[in-house]
Amino acid sequence: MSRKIRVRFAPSPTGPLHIGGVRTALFNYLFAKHQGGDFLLRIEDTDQTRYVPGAEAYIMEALDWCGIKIDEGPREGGPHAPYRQSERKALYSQFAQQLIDSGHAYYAFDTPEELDALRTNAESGGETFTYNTTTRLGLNNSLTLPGNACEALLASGVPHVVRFKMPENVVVEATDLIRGHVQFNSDQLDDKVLFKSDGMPTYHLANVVDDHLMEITHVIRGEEWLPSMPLHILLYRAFGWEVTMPEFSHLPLILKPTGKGKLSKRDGDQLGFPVFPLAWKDPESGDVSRGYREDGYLPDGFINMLSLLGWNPGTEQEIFSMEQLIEAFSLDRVGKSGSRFDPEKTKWFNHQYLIRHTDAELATLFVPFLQSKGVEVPFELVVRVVGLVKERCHFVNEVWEQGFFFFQSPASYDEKIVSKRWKEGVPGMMAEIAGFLSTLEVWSAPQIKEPFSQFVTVREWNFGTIMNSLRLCLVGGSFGPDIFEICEIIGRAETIARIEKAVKNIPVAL
RNA sequence: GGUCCGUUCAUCUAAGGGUUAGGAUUCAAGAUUUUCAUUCUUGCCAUAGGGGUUCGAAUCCCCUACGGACUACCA
Repeated sequence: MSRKIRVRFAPSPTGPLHIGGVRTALFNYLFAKHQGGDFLLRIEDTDQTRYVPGAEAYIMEALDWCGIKIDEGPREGGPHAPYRQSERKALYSQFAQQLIDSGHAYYAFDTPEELDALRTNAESGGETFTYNTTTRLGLNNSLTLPGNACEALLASGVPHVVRFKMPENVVVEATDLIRGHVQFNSDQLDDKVLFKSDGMPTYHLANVVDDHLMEITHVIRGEEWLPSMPLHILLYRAFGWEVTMPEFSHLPLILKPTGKGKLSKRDGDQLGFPVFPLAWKDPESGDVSRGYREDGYLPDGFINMLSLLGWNPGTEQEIFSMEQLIEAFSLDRVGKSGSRFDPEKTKWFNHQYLIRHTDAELATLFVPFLQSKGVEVPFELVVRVVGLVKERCHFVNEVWEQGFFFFQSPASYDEKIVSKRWKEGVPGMMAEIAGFLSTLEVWSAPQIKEPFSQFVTVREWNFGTIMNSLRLCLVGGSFGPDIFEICEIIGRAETIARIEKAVKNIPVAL
């Protein structure tokens, strides 16, 4: 009997998704789609103190931008709605009760202050306090309270939590689809809180209950969850759900490009690359963090780059569309070790995608940049310019740097190039060329180039000097595509005007 | 501190006991582009260390070192 593959991406709406989270979502998505399964989005907002307005919308918009399609979620709905844990609140207490009734959990009345005191006390003695088999009998809970004291406390509404009663000396063995066989001894685990005094479940309870209810078959999450896998397995057993328990896979972490540790929000700001898919404005501080989308990255290139962080197809192919990724993906080709994030390779990927996109697609993306510069030109012109300069760009917005001169006359001239090219006699030659250009009958790149070459050859001028000087006049420096293409596009009048302007304004280099 | 996970060029990684340890990015050099970028060619660069097992180890085992995660009424 094989169940339909169902996976979930379950972020907490405490802020923007960072690229590690996007990758987790992506791997879940690829895994599910490879097998024709479902990808669900579940919002884990059981901690109302950490709720950040806008985070949930951000998560959905980010997945949309990446091309990760959600089958069931808070926005999409589905047979297991609601998909927001805060809206499922009423569900969880009965499951906590079930565990208490079966002896797998108990009430605890210790206050946070008491526990803090125990912890700091233990620390000062060089030890660590844990709420577990050995300490719980000395603490304030339903296991130690005499007679019906517990009932009395509950009836009086004293704040309390529900804790999991971790069994003694049980070896929990499991197979992680990425890491293979792993095992833990329950003696190392503590009596985790399952249900908080505010009436909300903790992650541990909610995630197990929801994964079960939502018929999740595979849990694919970050490596930081590996230590809590035994607890989750024990919970499935306590509920009697072990038969349909999902398979677990723990993805390796994404590390900082330099130094140590996992990638965090700060790294992007300091090292000069985005760590978020979309720009994010912190509602508290107002600080804005840059995003891949706003920095001019293409979503498919971004996804391609992420897909190869920790996974490889086993072939030498490295350019993949989403469809190809779905086709090629499998968990057993996911590595075990953390991957250091390389912003340089991200740029390279973006360039690969830039040159693969059609000129019209790129032009559409570039138009907003143009408008921000106050440039309004026919779309056809934008398409043509993009086609000419995209090879030399890594990002869409670089089209401006590489081709602004198609839209406006250069405002200044590169001093280095001036001193190298604008020597004695050059302005005179340029003036002659301007005059010559005005006599041409047809104005198109090839039909300028031909007579132009003759004109220069006859005069025995140095071709390199002429071309580079002309380039300086037209673009203001030493860059850009073919000079005759530029002439054709900006037009005869503009070409001549720019030459005359340069002759008039650039002082001759000594 | 404890538990768990990990370790191949600078970076992402391939090689499921037998290869000159392969590819990609970065970097460097050359070619091409009468500029720049692209592109092409070439080059530099790795099995953390030590023990085993084996005819043979990057690959299996152990130890050490290093790195990381977790250790909340956060997820």
